[in-house]
Amino acid sequence: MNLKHSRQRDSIKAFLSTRKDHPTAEIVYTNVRQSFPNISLGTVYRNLTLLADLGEIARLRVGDGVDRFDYDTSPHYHFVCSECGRVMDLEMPLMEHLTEAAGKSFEGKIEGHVTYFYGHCNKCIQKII
Amino acid sequence: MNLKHSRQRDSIKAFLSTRKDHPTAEIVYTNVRQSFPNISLGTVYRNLTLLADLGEIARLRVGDGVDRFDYDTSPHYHFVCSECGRVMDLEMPLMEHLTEAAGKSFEGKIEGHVTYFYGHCNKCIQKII
DNA sequence: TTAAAATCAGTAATCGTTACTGTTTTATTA
DNA sequence: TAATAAAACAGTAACGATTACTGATTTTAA
Repeated sequence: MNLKHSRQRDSIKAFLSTRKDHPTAEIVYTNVRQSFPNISLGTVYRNLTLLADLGEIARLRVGDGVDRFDYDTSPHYHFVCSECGRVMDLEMPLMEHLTEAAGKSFEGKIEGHVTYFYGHCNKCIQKII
Repeated sequence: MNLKHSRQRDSIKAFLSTRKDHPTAEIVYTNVRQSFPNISLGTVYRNLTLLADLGEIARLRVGDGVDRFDYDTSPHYHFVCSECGRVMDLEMPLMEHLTEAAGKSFEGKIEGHVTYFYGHCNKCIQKII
């Protein structure tokens, strides 16, 4: 299966590159439709999955039942607002030692960890006040 | 809305208390059916959600699209086998400092974190060899 | 024992995602 | 440039986990 070029895939990737808010497939879909009015949701899903498998984008799961996608594939942590569901990047160093620490007391091979933080984002705190 | 006693709910909780492997709703369903052959899957879901909301059990999400449930509500970490999907408890101390570290560089309030580890469990390693 | 409310079983609906199908694009080779 | 094979497409159907609905049954308290 050789990869062929596709304008739809380009457009999906181009859109993702403009966003830092980790959009869902649905959001990618509604936005890419501005350039490709006939694009199908299935095409969006297929290409997001393909790009993620190729390592060109990252797939994010933060427990709300919806997959999100990130143009920034460098390892970093995320924050999820419990109020509005927004997902934001965190500027903090990677905790590689976590994986080691977990391995100490475990029979089997630990290869990595998934972590996200939750709480209330700035905007939601101000709304409540 | 006052809570009323229900034998089905008792049975669900009793089953969960016997298991350390974080069963899914489907697994709870097939097992509780041995005592309640007519119990409905909806009843299982409703009661699992209710018990989780009451804090009597914990709901677990490890990114495989299926909710799991844990009778042990004390905070602890989990391991997920990438091969067979098994979810196991990890005997390691809580990393409370993670939440602090994340808060340092973030405008908003961080209240906690979700972490799980992945890799290959003992059984799957032995199968491969 | 009765009556109101919670819970139930059974089933339909929802939602995110994946799979299918016949058509269109892309890339290659002539 | 034209012909061809394979990849990708649009549109739609199917899927799996979960939730919502409905009329019947249990529970609890009076």
